[in-house]
Amino acid sequence: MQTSCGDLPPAVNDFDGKGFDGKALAPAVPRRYRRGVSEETEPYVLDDQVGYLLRRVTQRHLAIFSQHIPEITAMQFACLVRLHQQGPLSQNHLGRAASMDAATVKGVVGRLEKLGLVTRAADPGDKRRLTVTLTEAGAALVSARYADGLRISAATMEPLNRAERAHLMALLNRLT
Amino acid sequence: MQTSCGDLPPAVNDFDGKGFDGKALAPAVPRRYRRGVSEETEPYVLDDQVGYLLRRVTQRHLAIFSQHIPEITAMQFACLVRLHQQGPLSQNHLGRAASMDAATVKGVVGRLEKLGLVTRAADPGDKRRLTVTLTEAGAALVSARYADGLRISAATMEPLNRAERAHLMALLNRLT
DNA sequence: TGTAGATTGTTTGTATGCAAACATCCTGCG
DNA sequence: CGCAGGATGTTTGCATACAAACAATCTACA
Repeated sequence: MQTSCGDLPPAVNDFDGKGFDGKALAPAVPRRYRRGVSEETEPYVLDDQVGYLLRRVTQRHLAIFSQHIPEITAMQFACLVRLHQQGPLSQNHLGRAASMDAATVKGVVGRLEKLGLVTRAADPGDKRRLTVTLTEAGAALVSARYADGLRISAATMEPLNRAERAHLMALLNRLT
Repeated sequence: MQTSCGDLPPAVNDFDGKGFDGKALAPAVPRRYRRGVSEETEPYVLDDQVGYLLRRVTQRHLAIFSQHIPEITAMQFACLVRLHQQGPLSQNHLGRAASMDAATVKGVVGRLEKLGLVTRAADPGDKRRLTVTLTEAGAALVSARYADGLRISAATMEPLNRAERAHLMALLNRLT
């Protein structure tokens, strides 16, 4: 069996302050060893950047989601949940409630409609609006899947204990 | 000026255990008040689910990113960083190093090539491989933007103090 | 009453993301 | 040596995301 990195180019795990092209990078020497130096710069370690970590955790989460709820996506589930708990909403309001912009929500709602889980109807009072309503099938699906939704969150945070999960949620909340 | 929610449908912020369609939802009574009850179920509150929070924090992060580095995307920057620090990589290895699958990395590298930040060349030793190499422009761009990269991470976590940031990173790391 | 400015929804264009099916190539093992 | 199984890259199809530009509509205010 071929190892997954059989013959990678001369690996440069030794972060020595220079890129492969010889250009100087930020010094890898930790701050505590550089007291008194004026032009300190942290090294840029990709794996230590929030954005990169967020992406990776999200990837894992979405994989878990589709294992538990294969019929629809996480975005679609979020829309169904909002409609189930708040009642019919205009397309735009639904989008705001589920944190997606107008262009995105149009696509999501369109697919939900195609699946027979929601309907779109013109608002009689406001000709601009499209009211999105959950169908019986849609309501049944959300109701039946709430438990799975909770299991998905639990599975995503499985490596953490109860206190750590609460802590993580609190911290993420403040970054919203 | 019209308020943003001028005439929303009869808002249901009172989470009372029933959806708008009358179907029973999970009870909203906290666990601690239900000691001894066998069939306990937590309510499903979308805003309390990791996935939803991750998505929202990511949205905010990407907005911050494009404010600081408008020329390229976060994905593209991640690729440039890997190439700068690890040297030329095959397209697949680059993808793995930056956490994206083969189909995705093809598109990202293609766009980086179109921007003149990277080149793709056939590997002489292995006819399957395409070696991706940073151009001078690419190397110059990463070098010049490392500081912005750090600022982006700092800005994203701005609401947290030093200890909280470290804690968040540690927790996210364990969910990878 | 009228209209400037906001809101709603659509469309277009660009950029991820990932599954699945392929064609091609490489390597270890019998 | 030869081949099975793994690795590499491509393509297609579907589903987010979001900026920007529009057309239609609504509303507050002059």
